This record gives sequence, structure tokens and C-alpha cells, in this order.
Amino acid sequence: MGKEASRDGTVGKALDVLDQIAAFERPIRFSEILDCSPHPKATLYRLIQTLTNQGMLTYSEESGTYILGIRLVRLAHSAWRQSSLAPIARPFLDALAKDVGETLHLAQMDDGQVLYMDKRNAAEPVEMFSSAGKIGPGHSTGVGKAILAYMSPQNQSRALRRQSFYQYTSNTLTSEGALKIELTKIAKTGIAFDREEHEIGIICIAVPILNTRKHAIGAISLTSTTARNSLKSLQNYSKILQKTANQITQAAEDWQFPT
Amino acid sequence: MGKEASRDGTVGKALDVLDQIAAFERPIRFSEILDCSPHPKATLYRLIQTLTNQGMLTYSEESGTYILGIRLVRLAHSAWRQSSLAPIARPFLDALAKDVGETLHLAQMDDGQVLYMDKRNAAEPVEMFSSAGKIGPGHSTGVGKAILAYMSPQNQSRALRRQSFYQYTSNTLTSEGALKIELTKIAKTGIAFDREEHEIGIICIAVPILNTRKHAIGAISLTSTTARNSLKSLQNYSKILQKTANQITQAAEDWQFPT
DNA sequence: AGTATTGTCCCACTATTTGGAACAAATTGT
DNA sequence: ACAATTTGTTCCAAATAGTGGGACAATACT
Repeated sequence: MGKEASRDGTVGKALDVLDQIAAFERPIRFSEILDCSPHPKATLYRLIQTLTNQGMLTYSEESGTYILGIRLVRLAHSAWRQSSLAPIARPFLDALAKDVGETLHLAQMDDGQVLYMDKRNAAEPVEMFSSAGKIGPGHSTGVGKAILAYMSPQNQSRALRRQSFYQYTSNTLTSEGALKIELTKIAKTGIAFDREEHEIGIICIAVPILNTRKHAIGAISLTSTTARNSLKSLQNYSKILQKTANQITQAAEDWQFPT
Repeated sequence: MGKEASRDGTVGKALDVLDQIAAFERPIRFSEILDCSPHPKATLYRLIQTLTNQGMLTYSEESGTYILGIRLVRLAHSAWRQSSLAPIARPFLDALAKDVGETLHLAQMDDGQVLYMDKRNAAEPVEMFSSAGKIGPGHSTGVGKAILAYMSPQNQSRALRRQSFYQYTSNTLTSEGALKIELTKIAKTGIAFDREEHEIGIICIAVPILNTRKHAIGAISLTSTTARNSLKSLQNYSKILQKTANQITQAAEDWQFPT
């Protein structure tokens, strides 16, 4: 039909509605959803009712609003364990955290966006879903660039097309051309830096986690502030980061599910 | 049709498939799903294809297996922030953790099962099952019993019907009758104990988080080992736990989303 | 080669979804 | 208090999308 992508059936529509509700980061009325929905009222209504009594949405009687349901949290826990690098990478991240005492991130890429899967914070304890599942831009983060640099050409250009190139700071790379040049450099050195491109005062060094075909399946990063570190001093971490990334690669390869 | 509940349409079936795949905690073949599926081959096939190109499932070409997709993790992050008590409860849990130095859990109930939403680790981490999104049984955990005890009669009996009454240890309550008696006691005192009912050597004290209508919207628990504590000594924490629960109640009431 | 198993595709049949419109309930304005 | 407007829910005939038996292809066993 008219749309660019082949949206598959009722299920696809229902899932789109979930995304839409997730985008509003607050309880939301039926009519608000309707306003940004391509569906007619009755259709959307039934869709939402279905999702609600499936536990994917929660309806609040008092306020007449919808929020995402906790069934999603349950499902996501399984997804996190199954399809993220986090469980495999955990021991290595733990060891790395102990060594360096700085904030670490483990991220993967989903449809051009960075998806944080795990985190080690120098001070705070681990709280999974507050950090895991968080998304970030691909073009202006260390992990994003590290992964993009090691994608197959087709996947890379598809991912690049998804970038907003929103200018977070004066250092943000705001064009595909500029980013591509940067990615080529990263592909040569194997190291990506965030030079306050996402947030002033925040810098980071990141390395990709590669599979045997040298394509990125994720990335790890070490974040610091300009007050405590410089790009130069972050460089000192490159060796240990790469070592950890290699360990994770190895562990991921070795991990063949038993029966 | 023949089934007891009205399962709604294609969307319901698709979501059931997700649950099914989540239940296997490993990559899974098409035929394995088929074996435990009520749907004929062709139907299931299309369902899975739809879910796959929606990013709810990931297909591995090499091994021919499916796992849950990372789109779920992204969605769940929003769900966790929107529909869990965790963001609201966080500061109070932090404070409590600082005070008591023991392992804390924040949990809610989903369809009769306990869903852990947040966790604070003791200084000496007692590694046992648990992290956000993890599920547990309702009948044999402190948080589960605390929530069950403060449910409306209808919701309670529906939740009780969902219990497996699996006997984890010799202390597990294995019948609805026994559990009901326990719940009545809990409703009187406002405090629930796990007397090694889920795991030998692990005990806990839990209190419900109530709304204004005195129904549980969640629970918090403090877990320890029989090596370090006794049920009696856990009792000392009841005051501070209840105080924290009340604070969370208050915060949840006050938190009215701004426009 | 022969047989069994697993995965993909086809297409007539049918059940579900669709969405315009009517209706009900809650909100606002005069 | 009454009408007008906005918001939410239900109905039903037409249209569409889902269904599933079975054919077929691709591997894996004997």
C-alpha cells in the first residue's frame, strides 16, 4: 500500500502503538494517542483494549490514562538475558570496573540507536532497568561510533540514515560526511572517543566488541569528566578496554547453548 | 470457542508466542516452539516471521534459532519508568539501604507472580536469584505474601489460583488453605516473613506498600541468611521497613504527572 | 539411494479486523 | 439550567487479513 515499509498486519500495528505510548514518557489519554495515530478511532480503541487486557498496557481508572504494562518488564528480563551481551560480559565488566574505578557502559545497537545493556558505576550500585534499556544517539556517543565503524557497509548506511545528527554540543558531528570520516579513523585505530560531543564536560573512550568476522556486536566505554581526565589520559585505558572487549568476544564465541 | 478465557485475536496469540519463547531460557528452533504451540505449523510460522521483522524476536541464521529481540529491552525501559514503583521508591530505598546494610528488594505483582523491580545489595553481596525484571513465586516469598495479604478478595483469589504451590523447601506452604491462614495473620500484623520457604538458609521480612484504599501496590523486603540473622532479629527491622513503605505510599500519591 | 525430519510456501475458506456513524458520558460555555 | 463541545464506547456490514491442510524444498539420519 501507500507506506514506505511493509507494516505487517494487526500485530505490527499493535506494537507501533506500544512504541507510541512509550514515546510519551508519562501517562497518556486515549485521545492523545489518537491524535498521533494513523488509525481511526474505533480501530485504535480496540487495539488498545486488546493490549490492555494482555497486560502490555495498564489503564488507570481514576485518571483515565494508559501506561506501558509490567508484562513488558517480565518479557524484557528474558530478552536481556537471552539476546544481550550483558550476561556474558558481566564477569569481565566486573573485573574491569574493579581495575579502573570509572563508569563503564556496555551497549549494543538497535536500529541505529545505542541501547545501553549494562553499566558499572564507581559509586552507585547496579540498578538494571534504570540504565539497561536506555537509548542514546549513535552519532554522538563513543559506543555508537565504535559500533558504527565496524558494521558491514549495508548495515552501516542503513544505520547512518537513522541518525538525527542533532547537535547536542558544539563538538557534535552533525553531518553524515563528517561522521563517516570519523568512522574511518576509528576503524583504523580501533578506538573511539567522545570529545564532549554529547554533553559538555563529559568525555569517553570506547572500543567495539567484534565477532570473528570483525563486525561489531556491541561496545564498551569508559566515561569520565573533563575535570578529572583529559582525552589524552583516557588513552591510557585503551589497552585494558581492548583486552576486555577481546575477552567478551571470546566468551561470546565459546558460548554455545547446551541442550 | 473451546478455551476458558477469551484470548483476543492475533495480537494475543503473538504475545503468547513471545511468552513461550521467553519460557525457554535459550535459543530455540522453530519446531521446538511448534511442539508446545496450539497453532498449526503455517500459522505459527507466519506469526513468528511477523514478530521477527518487528524486532520482537531475533533470528540467528547460523543456528536457525530464535531469541527474544532487543526491541523488548527498549520498550521495557519505558515500562519500568512508567509503571513501576521503582523510580518513585528509589530515594527511599537508597536511604534504607544505607541504614540497614542488608539486601533489599522492591517488588510488585503481575498475574500472581512476584516481579522484582529494584534491588539494593548488601555490602557483602549474598549472591542468590534476583535482579530487576526477574520473577518469583507468590506463595513462597516474603514480598509475595505481603502483597497477597493486602489484595481485594477478587484479585486475591484470582492470584491464588495462579500459584503453583511448588514445594521449594520443607517450610514452603503448599496448599491454598495453609497460605490463606498465613495471609490472614499477615493482614493483622502488616508484616510477612519468609521462613526459609523458598531457599534453605535464606530468610526475609517484608511489608506491603499500600495505596489509600489499603490495597497493596507493591512490597519491600529485607533479606538475610540464617547464618547472620534469625527471624527474631529481623523483627527489629519492621519499624524502619514500614516507615519506608509509608514514605513510598506517600510519594506515589503525591506524584501526579504534570502537563 | 531411501526415509524421516524440519522449514517454507500456496491458496481457497473463514473468522477477524475495519471504520463510518450513532450513541453515551463527561466538560465547557452562555 | 441548557446547549454545545469534547472525549470515550459500541454496532455492524463490508473488506481484509489470518487460517491451516497440504504440497514442496532442504537437510539430516539409516
